[in-house]
Amino acid sequence: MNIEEYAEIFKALAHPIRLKIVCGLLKKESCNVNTMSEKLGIAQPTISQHLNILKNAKIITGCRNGNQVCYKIDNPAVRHLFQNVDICEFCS
Amino acid sequence: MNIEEYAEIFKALAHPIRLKIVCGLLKKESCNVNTMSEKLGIAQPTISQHLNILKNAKIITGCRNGNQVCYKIDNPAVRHLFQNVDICEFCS
DNA sequence: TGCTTTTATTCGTATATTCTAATATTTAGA
DNA sequence: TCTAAATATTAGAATATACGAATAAAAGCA
Repeated sequence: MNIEEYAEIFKALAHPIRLKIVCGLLKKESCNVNTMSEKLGIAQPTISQHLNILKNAKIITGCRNGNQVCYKIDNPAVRHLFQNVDICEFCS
Repeated sequence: MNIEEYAEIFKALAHPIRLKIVCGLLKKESCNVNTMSEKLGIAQPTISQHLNILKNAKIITGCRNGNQVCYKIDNPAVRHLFQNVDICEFCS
């Protein structure tokens, strides 16, 4: 991990919707698109677009489960980064 | 600190130059503009612009010392965030 | 096959960011 | 006051990002 790669990660995290997705996944371990869309009250295509950004930043990975796709955090550096952050207070 | 405020912090950190500045300040405690400019090999106005972004994000503060202005990290959340990150490896 | 659900992609437009170059401001000292 | 050093600000062009609407693709099931 060099500094440019870290900057890319921060860029991916630099949006309230994406931060909510990441915080949710840090807490819940995995989630499908529709559930995120409903829980966050944000249109599904918008969620998919943000998921794609997080995927390109190598923060999350998704795996298809029949009809739906489950996403999870798949990045040790990101877990490490949030290790000492109070996620409960964080996700309001 | 709510999620929007955290997103603002990540946005400010989402640039290699600003990340280098922040990492440097985490290690050195404080630094003036010209020194940063020389050490990073980046034009002074560019450094000032990025310092301004970090200042607006309430990550750093500067205090004038005669001719020059010394900047330092002035944000507990940011220190906390980088607490477990290996800064030495980080700043290469 | 047709229909439904779930997810992904595309297209425009609006907005924001970044970079370079030029210039302004502030302070110290001769 | 004049000059130099350090820092800040501005403007404009290029690029990137965000958002909503429409649509496409993938999978399950009757």
